[in-house]
Order: sequence, then C-alpha cells, then structure tokens
Amino acid sequence: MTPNGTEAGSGRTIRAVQISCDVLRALREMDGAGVTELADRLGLSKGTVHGHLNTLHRNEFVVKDGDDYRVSLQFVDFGEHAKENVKVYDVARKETEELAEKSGEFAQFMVEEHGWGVYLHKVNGANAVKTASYVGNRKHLHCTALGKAILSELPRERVDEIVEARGLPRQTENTITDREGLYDELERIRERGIAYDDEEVLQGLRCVAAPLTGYDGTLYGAISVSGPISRMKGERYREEVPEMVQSAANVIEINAAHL
Amino acid sequence: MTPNGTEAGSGRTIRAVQISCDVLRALREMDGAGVTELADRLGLSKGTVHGHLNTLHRNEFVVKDGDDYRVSLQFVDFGEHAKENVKVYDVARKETEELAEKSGEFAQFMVEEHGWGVYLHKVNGANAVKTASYVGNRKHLHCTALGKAILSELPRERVDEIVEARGLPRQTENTITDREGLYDELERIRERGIAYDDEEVLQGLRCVAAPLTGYDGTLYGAISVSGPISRMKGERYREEVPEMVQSAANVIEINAAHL
DNA sequence: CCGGGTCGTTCGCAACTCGCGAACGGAAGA
DNA sequence: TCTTCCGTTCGCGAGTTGCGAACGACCCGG
Repeated sequence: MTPNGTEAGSGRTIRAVQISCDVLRALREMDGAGVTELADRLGLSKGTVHGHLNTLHRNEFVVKDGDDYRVSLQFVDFGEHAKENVKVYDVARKETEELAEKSGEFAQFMVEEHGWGVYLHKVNGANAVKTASYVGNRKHLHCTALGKAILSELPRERVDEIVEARGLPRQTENTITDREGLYDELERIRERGIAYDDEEVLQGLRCVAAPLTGYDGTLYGAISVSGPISRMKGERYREEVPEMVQSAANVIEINAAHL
Repeated sequence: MTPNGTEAGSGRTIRAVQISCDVLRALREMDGAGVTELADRLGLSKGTVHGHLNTLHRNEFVVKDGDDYRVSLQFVDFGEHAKENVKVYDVARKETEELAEKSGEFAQFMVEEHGWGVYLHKVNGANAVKTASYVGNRKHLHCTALGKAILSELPRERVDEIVEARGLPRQTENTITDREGLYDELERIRERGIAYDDEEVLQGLRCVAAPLTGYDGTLYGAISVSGPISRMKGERYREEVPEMVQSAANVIEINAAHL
C-alpha cells in the first residue's frame, strides 16, 4: 500500500457511489445540467440519474434550479474544513500575504494532494498580475515552480508514482516532459533550495518558489512569488526574490515545528 | 413539488449513496477519523465503511493520512465552482469590499440555499471585528440581519417551508423564536427595506443588512455591515450606515440586471 | 521476547438494492 | 391541437452491497 494514495485501483469499490461521484464531476464541469443531459453524457438511464440526484439533493450536495441541477454551496463549507485540516494553513496564509507585500508581486501557497498541486492561497501585491489559477485549483506538479519545489522534496518512488498517475503533459514549449529531465531539474532545485519557473506556464511570467519542510522531513507544501519578466530579472530574480521567498519559508517552518 | 427544494423526503433514494454522504459528513465533523471509529459512529460494519472510503478515495473526495481519512481539498475546487454559479457573486464581492472600506466596519454577503443562510464573502474594514462565521458557513436565517433580509423577500409559503424544515432555535435572548414574531419582523423589514440585528447574534454587536432583489422579483441574497454598539448608534445606526448598505445593494441590483 | 489488544483490510454469502426501460404527465413550441 | 421534449415514477430481475468473520500488521505491556 502506498503511503499517500495515488495508486490506480485496488480494493472493492461501490458502484452506486462511483456513479454519484461521476454525476457530481459532470455537474461541476457542465456548470449545471438536467437529468436527460447527464444521463446521455454518462451513459446511464434517466431513472438512475434521477435517483442519484435526488439522494444528493436530500443531502444538500446539489441544488435544484428549476429543472437544472447544480453543485451546491455546501462544498464551500466542506472545503473550508479541508483547508483547516492542513497543518500549516494559518501560518502559510499569513506569511504569503506578507511575502506579497514585501515583494510587491503575486504570492501563492500550494500543497500536494492525490498527486496534484492545489493552490490554497493567493495574494496580489502592489503590482497585480492576473493568473488563470484560483484557490482550490488542481494542477500538474511538474509544470510550475511551486509544483517542482514540492516534487523536489518527495522521495523518488513517490515522484515516480505521481508521474505514472498524472503524466507529464506539455503546458508550454518549456515544459519538462521526460522523466530524466525532471529528475535533473529536481536535483538542481534540491541544491539551490529554490525552484524557478522561467516562462514555463505563461509567456512573460517568471516564478520563484521554495518548498516547506518540517525538521523531520515532512513536506508541507511550497510558497512562491511570480511576476513579469520585466521586473523579474538579473540580481532581483537570482538573489533578492529567492531570499525573500526562502526567509518566508523559514518562518513557516519554524512556526510549524510546534504544531 | 417545491420551487427550491427544502422538502422533507420524496422519491427514491439510493442507500449506498446515502451512506457515503453520512461518511463524508461524519469526517467533516470529526476532522478526520479511522474506519472503526466511523463504523461505530454510523452503526455500520467496518467492511462497509472501508468500501465507501475506498471509493471516495479513488474519486479524490477523501485523503488518507496514515490510517486516518479526511475530507479532501477537492471540495475547495467544487466550492469555488459553486460560488461562480451564483449569479451576482462577482459584483457582490466587489461591492462588499467597497462597503467595508466606506464604513470602516465589517461587511458581509450572504445567499440562501436549502433553507440556510450561506456566507459567501466577508471583509474587514479598518476597524476589524472578529466573528465566528466563515465563508461557506451555514446558519439559520431567522437570527441574523442578513438572514432576515433574505426571508423578508421570500414568498410567505417558502418562509413557512424553511421554518418547518429548519426550526427557529434560540441563539441569544433576543432571538425571534415564534412564527408570528417573525412575520411581524419581516413586515417591518419590507417597509424599511433594511433589516437590523440588535445584539441578536452576539452581545455588543449590531448589524444592518439589505436584501438584493432583481427587477423581476428574484432574490439574490443580502449584504450587511456589522460593528460594535459603541460605534453603531444614533444617527449612524439609523441613517448613515443603512444608506451606505442600501446604495451598495442598488449597485449590485443594477449590475445584476444585465446578466 | 512474547501475547493480547487494536487497527485496517479482505472475502464469501444471502438479502435486497438499484439500474434499466417503459410509461406517465406536464410544458413548450409548431 | 398535436408533437416533442422534459422530469418523474415504477416494476422487475440481475448483481451489488452490507454483514460478519477471519487475517495480518502493529503497538504496548509484561
């Protein structure tokens, strides 16, 4: 059994529950839908879908808006609880805000879950930069500075597991898409203690990230500063910003020690 | 069939899905738990609970941390989607921030769902006041200014339905706990266009709220300003703040018109 | 170093659930 | 008015699922 599940398929799974999960995922992706629409998409009978929606509705996981069903706001409540369960959440959140202020740039905080990188906080500094990601968004780990910082502190077999499960899809022309290249990059990150993203996600955007690790080696996540290439260059990109990120990371790690 | 489901129980429900929902709710309340713990609490066999957790884990709705299971961060993602589905979310969010800045107090935005009041945004003004509620939190509608503002714009039969389903539990000694008293209060709110909470939630805290309605009568939610009784009194409490709230509500309503 | 207790996990079996498909009723459009 | 589309209901039989017992790993105390 893997330590932190990303394994493909094992043990018994309950068909009815699987169907409800499929229904929920479809509702999320479609931004709401009717019974017939869902039944067609999922290859199920209308009666079946209706039964599932009815059960989910009683449990307040979906809302009914006329004849359309949508994912309910109870997910916000559950999500908030999930965030609170992240050990360093409160400290990291506060420190991310400070990092944004100090740098004047865009600061973010990410953790790993199920082999994905999940954004948990994002703060605009004085010079706002728009990004497509939102809090709760799940992204591949290999193609952002934050994700690579996280991967760099995971044991090799876990990295393999994640690559196996999630793949290394190309994001831009700078994306690392082969396993060897990833290993090399992670090694460089471990040496520096800092991960870079040089226009790998978005043209003209650079990002500097540091992993957050406990003294016992546990990995908490990563924090970063992103900004346009016009401001992120030279000594600022190589020294100044990395030091700010590193020192914020240290503060979080120290505060995490007595939790 | 009710227009916006709060009805008790009708139609077929799927037992396996019901069990998984119970498991998720229990996990949320217990902040994570093991198989045996859950089985005892829910009156199910260990094997059954394990099967459900396994299915939920495959679908990434729970995380496994050693032998404990917890609600996953995927709920954050789903929650974000649910928020985006709220029509006035973006406008209301922005206007809530502005309201906090103008008033210097604590501003909030709430919508109704499944007979609950759900906080969707909260902003601290210059003079921060701590409150227990968080974004995504679900509260009874009858015991806050925001909730009463919402109820005041709902048709009477829907109010009855909600009272039937959720009850009128006492929060403080000022809580309205009988149906007649509630009707009277809602009538006063409709006359003024403004709902007050005079230490009904927390001693020393006052709140001023306005409902958000479309021109066709649809109800979007409510926004409010809360502050300590020391600052919320006299003309400021009766005129100044209500006008600020009202005008913010108008901006939202105007922007909502062309959506 | 051993043994009792705990835990998560697996598995076979029987009961009953649940997915199907057809039929119904209402709403909207031609 | 007739057609079509939708959500909803319902009976039936295949097969899913919940149970309980058994297993193996782990921890702790003796």
